[in-house]
Amino acid sequence: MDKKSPDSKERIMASAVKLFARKGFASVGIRELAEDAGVNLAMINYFFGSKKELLKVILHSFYTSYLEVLEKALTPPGTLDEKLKRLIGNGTQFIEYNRDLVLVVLTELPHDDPEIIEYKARWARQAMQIIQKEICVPLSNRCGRTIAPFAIGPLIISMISSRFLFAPVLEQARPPGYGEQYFKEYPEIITTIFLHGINGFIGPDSEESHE
Amino acid sequence: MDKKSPDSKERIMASAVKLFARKGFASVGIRELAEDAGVNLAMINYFFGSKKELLKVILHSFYTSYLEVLEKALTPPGTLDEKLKRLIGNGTQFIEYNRDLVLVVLTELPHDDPEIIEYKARWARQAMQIIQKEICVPLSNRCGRTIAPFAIGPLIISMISSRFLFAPVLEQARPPGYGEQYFKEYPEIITTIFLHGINGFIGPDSEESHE
DNA sequence: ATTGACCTTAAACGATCGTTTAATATTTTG
DNA sequence: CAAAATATTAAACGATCGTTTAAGGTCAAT
Repeated sequence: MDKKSPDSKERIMASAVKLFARKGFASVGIRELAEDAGVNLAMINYFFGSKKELLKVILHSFYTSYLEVLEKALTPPGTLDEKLKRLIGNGTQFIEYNRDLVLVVLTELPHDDPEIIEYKARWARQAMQIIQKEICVPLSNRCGRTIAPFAIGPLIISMISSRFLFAPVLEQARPPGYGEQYFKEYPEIITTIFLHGINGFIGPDSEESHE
Repeated sequence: MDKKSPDSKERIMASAVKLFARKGFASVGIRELAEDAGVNLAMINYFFGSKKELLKVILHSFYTSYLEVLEKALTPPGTLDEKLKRLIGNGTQFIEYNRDLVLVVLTELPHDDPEIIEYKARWARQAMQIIQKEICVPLSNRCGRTIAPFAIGPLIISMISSRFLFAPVLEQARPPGYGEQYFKEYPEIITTIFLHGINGFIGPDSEESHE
């Protein structure tokens, strides 16, 4: 109905994600951000209230999307292996598509703002809940060993996002063109490693699930 | 009062690592840093020239140490499994001991300063060289499949440092006391997963005997 | 044409940023 | 001891930071 803002708000979001990923939240000034988005610098506080609130909106858009990926990969029926395969596959795809967004969320993690930390902790609790139910419990039932979601969760997201975490340096480090093909098969590599690795706990092959 | 303090430089370093890890390089002002270290703010530029040079010194101390860990774990004789086990074990230990240092190096990665990027790329090339020779080549000889060091390298360091990357959030997210014991067995978990996972490429087993 | 609810702009605010300077204190050296 | 070298201090520099303000602009519905 109302057509309202001529996408200024979205351009600010897009520029913020791009610049925060490249330079870090604290290093990007509001003037640089406004210029990149092609808006007046006052528009940022007009739409988002403050620079910090803008970051929270960005975090929110990532967390809701990533929780969705988690649920869609893990809650449908299937064996544990199938679920994990879906998780790594969909997760890799999601992270590849939202590369800058992931960089912002990961690298801006340790900031000490209690508001931001609590915001992220709330998301982590939800994610851990799903992982606990869909991965840790089935794993425990089969190999008799309990592994906390606080171990599996960070491990998975670290594995599938590692190539982007180091991308700015690696692209500079490797000879031009070299390593491109390996980059493409990276999802398959970590899928193989993680599934075979998990089966190291399970022991023999996994059976069907009754979920 | 009249006590001289020749360790001012080291106190600045220690405070910088601590604060950069918690708040990020750009978020820590030199006044806050000087106060934490108990020195005059001019001392920072006096000893290090600039704030950026201070960061480079910190990066340097990490990189040289980490390269040492890589070499000591991979170059002594042994099977691939033994080398990988040493790498993950020693790497985890090193990262645990230099927790803040790791956080600075990892989270300050994507910054766009070409000087910093080139500095990190130079280190990455050395690390990739060792990994290529000691891991990728033996792996290729056995399973007939080539995996680039640019895939294995980031994967390993991501795995062993993942629990520290998310630590500030996870500690806030989980119930008090819960998950402590799992945190302790984390190195063993990722060792199991990675070794079994790698063997997924090798196939049935590794034919090379002990030593 | 006027209202009212959005959107946009230029200008300015005080605070903080990294850095430099000039003077003083302390230790080391000859 | 005097001189040279090194450490430390307080003060100020210009630049940039995030935010606010007040005025004007756009446009659909009255």
